[in-house]
Amino acid sequence: MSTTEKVRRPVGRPPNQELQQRRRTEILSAATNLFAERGYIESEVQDIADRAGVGKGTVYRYYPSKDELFLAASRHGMDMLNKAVETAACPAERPLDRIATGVRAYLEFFEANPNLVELLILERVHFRERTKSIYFEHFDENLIRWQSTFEELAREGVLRDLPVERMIEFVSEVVYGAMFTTHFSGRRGDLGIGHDNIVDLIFRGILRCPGT
Amino acid sequence: MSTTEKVRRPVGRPPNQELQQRRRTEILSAATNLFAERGYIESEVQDIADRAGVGKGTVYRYYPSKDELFLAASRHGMDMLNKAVETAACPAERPLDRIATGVRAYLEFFEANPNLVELLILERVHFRERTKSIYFEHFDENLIRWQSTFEELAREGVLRDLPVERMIEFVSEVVYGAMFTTHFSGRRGDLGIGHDNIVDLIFRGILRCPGT
Amino acid sequence: MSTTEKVRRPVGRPPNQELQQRRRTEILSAATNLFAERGYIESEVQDIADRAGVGKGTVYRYYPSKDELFLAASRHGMDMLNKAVETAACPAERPLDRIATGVRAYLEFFEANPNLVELLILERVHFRERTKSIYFEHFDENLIRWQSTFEELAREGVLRDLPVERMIEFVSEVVYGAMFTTHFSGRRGDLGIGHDNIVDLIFRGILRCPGT
Amino acid sequence: MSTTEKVRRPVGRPPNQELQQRRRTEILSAATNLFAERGYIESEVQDIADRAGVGKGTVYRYYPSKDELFLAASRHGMDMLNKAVETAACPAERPLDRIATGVRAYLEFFEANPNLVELLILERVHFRERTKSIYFEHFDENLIRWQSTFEELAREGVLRDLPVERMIEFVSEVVYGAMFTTHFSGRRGDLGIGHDNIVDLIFRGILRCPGT
DNA sequence: GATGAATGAGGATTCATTCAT
DNA sequence: AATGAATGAATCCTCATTCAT
Repeated sequence: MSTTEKVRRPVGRPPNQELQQRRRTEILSAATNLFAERGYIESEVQDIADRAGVGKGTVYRYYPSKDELFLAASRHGMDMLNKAVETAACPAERPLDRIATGVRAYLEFFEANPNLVELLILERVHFRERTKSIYFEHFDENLIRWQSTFEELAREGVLRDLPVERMIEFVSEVVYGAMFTTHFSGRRGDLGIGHDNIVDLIFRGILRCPGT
Repeated sequence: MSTTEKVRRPVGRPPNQELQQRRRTEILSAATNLFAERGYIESEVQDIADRAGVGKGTVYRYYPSKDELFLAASRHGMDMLNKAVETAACPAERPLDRIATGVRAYLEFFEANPNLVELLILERVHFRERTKSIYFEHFDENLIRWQSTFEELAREGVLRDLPVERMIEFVSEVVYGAMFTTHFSGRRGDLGIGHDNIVDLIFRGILRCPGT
Repeated sequence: MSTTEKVRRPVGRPPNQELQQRRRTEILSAATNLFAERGYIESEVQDIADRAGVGKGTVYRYYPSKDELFLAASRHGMDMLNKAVETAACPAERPLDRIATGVRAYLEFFEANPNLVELLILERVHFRERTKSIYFEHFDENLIRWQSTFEELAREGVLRDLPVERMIEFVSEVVYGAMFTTHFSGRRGDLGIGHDNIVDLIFRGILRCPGT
Repeated sequence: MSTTEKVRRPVGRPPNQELQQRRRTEILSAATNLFAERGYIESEVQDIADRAGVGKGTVYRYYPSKDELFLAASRHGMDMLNKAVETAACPAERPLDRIATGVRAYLEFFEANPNLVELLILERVHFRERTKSIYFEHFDENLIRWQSTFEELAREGVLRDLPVERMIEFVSEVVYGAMFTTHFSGRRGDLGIGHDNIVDLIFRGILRCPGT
């Protein structure tokens, strides 16, 4: 953050940045997998170290505690989710398509990364006291972007005449619920047909349109 | 050896049935609250006993282990949910109203019993190995009832021309998601206006009907 | 013990002496068997009560604690041992035969009552602090009787010219050791030939007599 | 994933072999003493750790459970017994002297290590289910050696004309019994005169030899 | 007298974390 | 920097004993 840090000439053996980064990644990945497989309590730091191929002390060198390690894994997962959704939905599409694409990307992401569903729920259980869950932290960050999309559609008259907040909330609830039920019930979702079904139901509901 | 052996000898202190039932309920209630407040790990059996106003040994007299106590609490909660939804939705209503009423009852139930949302999630985390979660056990039991309701509506042409299973699933996902997001975000849901909003969105989706 | 007790006229419902005695015996017997089968720690008072066909509280009415119950069982066993040995060895036999008969009776007794070997050892382990073990208590009581027998034989020149105490001790060691090794190794001893072998070895040792 | 995985990474604190062995010995010794003093149940692992001057966790690092710790102590004791007897009796002596020396060594060993008598009996009580007690395991291992000694003496006509098995058994019973009675009665045995008495009685019995 | 419901003290074991090497 | 040996806090459950009925 301070610019003076860049002034220091590199003296002595420079840390092997690349190795460090790789280690950090390996530990995080091992942690994610183990936490997802066994739960927080059943996952021992020793096992994570074993999986990452490092000593237990090294894990603590990179992450100060089991808690922090878990939260880092959780945060990393949510970053990946964000990227996946943004990458899919960001390109200049028509607003309505952006919503459809976003929903699909969200569901596909969790289907491809079921581990992260587990982290999500583990975080809620073991870190409830934290003011805000990492999931909802990320959610709120993205809210504004989606708000403008929804508002645009509202102005165009594409959306029904309801508060956009309520509609965004509804979409959130659907995808959140779909993610969990799909994961918990072991169903494989709509893999293949790509969740078009859910998008359709979000858009049009379950009732036949009177005019149809 | 003696012929008296076959004679049961129940001359001692007779069990007080009524007291026993009350105790059992008190322990279950104390457990539900403490588990919901603190989580499974942080809840000590001693604390549950204290809250129930009995000795620790008594808790174990009624429930053979902490695990069983938790699962009993969980089961009890789901029984209550079922009763609440059935009571609300069962009466001879028009099928469409039954769905609306059921959804509302479901959401209101969890709003009135936030503890049970916690038990739900705790069960998933700490008893994942159980073949089926208590929630989905109960869910599947009720599925048939709802299926006939949906099929009736499908025949009448009230529902869109989609597989009823998919529509039921969609409704499940919405209420499941709404229950969690409402609970986790600390929002008070639509209390007062009674979740009419969600029912409306389930029915009609977020898009303006083309013919309107 | 005091003669005044016999003066009291029996007033009110007299306790059912016979039943009481039977119960007491049944409890003691159940205790002996269970302690022998499972050891002291693993034997629960509840199980003893069950086996005796009475309530747990009744066991405590007859014996004030698990400890006392065990010691009573132990004492009872040693009484039986004494009786068995005395009955066999007491009759006016020739002194040397009395020793032989006594040794045989001792070993046969423990072969017929292996439970008591177990109690013996359990007592040592769980009641070590007691000044004297029940076994050695009984042993010392009988010592005098045997001493006179040995001394008589010593005077007659039948025994070797060694301190009689040492010889008595030797016999004790042999039978004590034989009892344990037989019991622990699961061998059935000399059943049938009646331990004549041991008596013979006690009498003559393992070496060929020089004069033979 | 990375090729470095196959490279063991033992760059950390190297284990101090010598210290480890010392600790292991210290824990075993502390355990032996405490078990002998207090019995198995009354001995708490914490106390053993305290006596050994290590943390409780360290005890568990070296021995996976209290049970295993006890059995290790027991086994160690029996190893010492074997060594003591073998060292004393092995040297090329005349066979009869070997027996005498062996008996004396056995009894002296337990007099010098009364703790091990206690372990012996504790093992029987608390680990009865084990197929074979550690004592009899060791005993059987040595049996063959003694058998040849006895058979040699039998051929030479030194022993009486009885089955050698029976005579070995008799000697075992005597020493086993002597060990226990000496220990339990608190007598100090024949310390000083070195158990010559017992050897003499084993050899010649208590009766005066007819030819003498 | 008999019973068994209620009680709570007591202990082995695990595992996150530290820090000497 | 990396390691893993050492540590001890923390917790569920059993079962002897009491005593209300």
